[in-house]
Amino acid sequence: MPRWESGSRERLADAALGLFASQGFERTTVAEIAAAAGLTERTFFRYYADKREVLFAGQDDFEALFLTGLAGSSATAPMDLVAAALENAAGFFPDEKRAWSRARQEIIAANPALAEREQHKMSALATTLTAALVDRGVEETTAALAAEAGVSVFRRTFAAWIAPGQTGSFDTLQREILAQLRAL
Amino acid sequence: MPRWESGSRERLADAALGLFASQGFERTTVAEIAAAAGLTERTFFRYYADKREVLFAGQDDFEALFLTGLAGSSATAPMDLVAAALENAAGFFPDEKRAWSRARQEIIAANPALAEREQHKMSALATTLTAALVDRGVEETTAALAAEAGVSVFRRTFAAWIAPGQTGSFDTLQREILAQLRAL
DNA sequence: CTCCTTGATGTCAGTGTCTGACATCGACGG
DNA sequence: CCGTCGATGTCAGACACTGACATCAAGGAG
Repeated sequence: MPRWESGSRERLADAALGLFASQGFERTTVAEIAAAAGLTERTFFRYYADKREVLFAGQDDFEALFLTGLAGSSATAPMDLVAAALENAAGFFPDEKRAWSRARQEIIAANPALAEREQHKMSALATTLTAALVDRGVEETTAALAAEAGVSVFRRTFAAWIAPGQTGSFDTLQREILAQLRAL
Repeated sequence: MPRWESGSRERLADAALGLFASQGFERTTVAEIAAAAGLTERTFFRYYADKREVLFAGQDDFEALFLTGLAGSSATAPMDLVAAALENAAGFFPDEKRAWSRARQEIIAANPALAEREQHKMSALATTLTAALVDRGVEETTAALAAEAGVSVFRRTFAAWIAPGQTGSFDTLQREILAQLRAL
């Protein structure tokens, strides 16, 4: 038998989301999260660089989806490449994940420090996308604008997807919003 | 005679910039900054919400310039409105301020936490601009895209303006970069 | 089987950010 | 001359985060 239960990272993330949802981000201490996961505060910081980061695990997988989507496209027009990236990334948001995503987003929206971190992640995504586009031969300024437009579309789609009463699937919504952008 | 010297806020900001430049952001404590300004740590936090914020004072004035520029324009095309805002905001960066801006930007670039805060400010600016455009009758999605494009132009202009060896004035550079964008 | 190394965790002590509560004391109006 | 107001100080404390070192099961080398 192992000395400790496995899956510490996930237990920490689950405990954190639960506590943040029930009592708020600021009123939850890292020690509480760790205790709820059967660990100590010190161990929390071995898995997550800071208290906010626990809500953003999985972001790397998400970014990877954008990149593989882009890599798998044979298009040459910048916006077509971005569209392929978006389409692939939509797979990150199956319907079963909607409630969870909604809960998470509520927590983030309720706390400026978390909103700041989220914006930073989106900005990093745009930078990554820009680099990938440049790799595909897109001129730098064009690439930056296309990437940022793509991220805008993603953000709006996500907001629509978790809106109360919304039942449309992520990729359907995203196609609509992308079309709206392209109409400009 | 006043019980204390006036201009505490400015003294704190000056002391902070100096210390950050000489020994780095993280290795400077708030207590040091306060002491250098002849005040206590507690007073620092009465002027600035957190340690990072001391580098972003004046951001409000800057945002106000964008808004007055936009308000003073009689254009109706979204990008023309944004251009007017950009043009007015350029006044915030006279040549005398270039060295100071460069020093400040170096500090920010050297620290992830500061970069995160800066991105947040840019994002907030885009949101403000979007709202102003919507007020002027621009459709929401269009407004958001135009605002974000405007902020992109500003960012690139700023980067070019503080690049080593650069001597062009802010508004000249900005006109060039805006033209490049419009060519798309 | 025993020994040794390794990796995940715990323990502990400390630094630094940030906050609330309350004290101080010159300025300024009445 | 007095009262109150505003900027600052003092103090205690919560909490995030870090470095150094201890612990101990697992798993491999001999």
